[in-house]
Amino acid sequence: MSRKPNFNRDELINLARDLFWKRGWAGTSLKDLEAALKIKPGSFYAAFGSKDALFELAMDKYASDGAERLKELAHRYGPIKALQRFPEMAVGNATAPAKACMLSKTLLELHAHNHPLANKANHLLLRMEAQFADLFRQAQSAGDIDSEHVPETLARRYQSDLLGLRVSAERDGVDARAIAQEIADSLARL
Amino acid sequence: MSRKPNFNRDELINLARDLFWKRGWAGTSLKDLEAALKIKPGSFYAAFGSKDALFELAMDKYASDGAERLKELAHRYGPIKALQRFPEMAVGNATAPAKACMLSKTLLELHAHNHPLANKANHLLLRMEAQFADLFRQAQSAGDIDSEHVPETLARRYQSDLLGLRVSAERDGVDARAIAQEIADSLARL
DNA sequence: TATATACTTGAGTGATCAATCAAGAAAGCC
DNA sequence: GGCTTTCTTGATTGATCACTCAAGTATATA
Repeated sequence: MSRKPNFNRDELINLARDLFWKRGWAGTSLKDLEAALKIKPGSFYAAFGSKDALFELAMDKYASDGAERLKELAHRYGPIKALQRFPEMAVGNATAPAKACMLSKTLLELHAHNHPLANKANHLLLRMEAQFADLFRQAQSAGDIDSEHVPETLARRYQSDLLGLRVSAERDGVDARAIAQEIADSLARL
Repeated sequence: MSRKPNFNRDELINLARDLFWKRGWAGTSLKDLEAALKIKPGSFYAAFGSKDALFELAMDKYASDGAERLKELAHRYGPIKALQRFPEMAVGNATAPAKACMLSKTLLELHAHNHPLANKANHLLLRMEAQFADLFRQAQSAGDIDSEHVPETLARRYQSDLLGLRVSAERDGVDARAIAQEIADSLARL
């Protein structure tokens, strides 16, 4: 009995992530979503419950994709090289919906309203930072970074530089690749 | 003849800047503005024309205040020390409406919509960067920074680091002062 | 004091917001 | 084919959005 939905839920989440990432929370209306996902309001609410619920799914997808990319880099090139390549990768993808980090955009937009999605963004940024710290720790074990440095401190600074890079990449007339290169170079001097 | 308005225009612009800075463009409604500025819609539109026009005045005020603070620092401590103190100053003010930069918040929120205010933010960020470059140039003349560096390149990286710092400062559980200190320290090593 | 000239007020404009729901269509199982 | 169950549709909801405007009020000049 019953009937299958005629859409792929994961594909819709990806489409929503792209829209939310590019236009932000308030900047994306349900009309925009209906048009992009090719879905009517009734189906939308049956499938996702609310705009906020879909936004949360989209952020989760965004974060886990990023973590996966970094893990692949580390597996292929090792921890220090992964950390050096990651900034350029974040900024170099011309097909990405936006240059800036979706988590930071969400945080900046919704933090003042104490919106739950801002807390969520905060939490996901912390998880990213922990992943960076792990790689810095591994780089120390491998002898690529002086052992006197504190991995968590390096990760905090790296995260901050990365967020700045990605804001800069959103600007017109700024050579973000050059900044990414500088960040990579400074890691080599640790 | 006639009658004077019973409000101080500059004060209202400052109040609007605080609100817009904290809550962003879409996050600040006319009702919010009317409540904060204690002004009724009729007077509001007579005085400022539109929400966007007031936002532009608020951004101009934000940018010129920032430029003024940096100029004072440079006058008091000299160019290199000013650049070193500025990050801590940007992040240390506990009474500021927000930690993140209003220009970057505006850029991130409105860039995807090709909103004129995003271009304005972009333009003001460029002006800030030019001011940074001037100070780097002066620091070179004073012998505080190696002359082989290109001031515009230093300014670009400094701006990026500053933007990252101020996004980080908006996060919960991140010691932004420590990052600001690291940025200052790295300038001493140029 | 009279008049002209603003400024202030607040109800009201149409548009758009996120979200709802009743009715109709399609698919699986007997 | 008949029945049950779920999905799809789209008009509609009340709230809120930025903004307008006619009526009332205060002030400076004559």
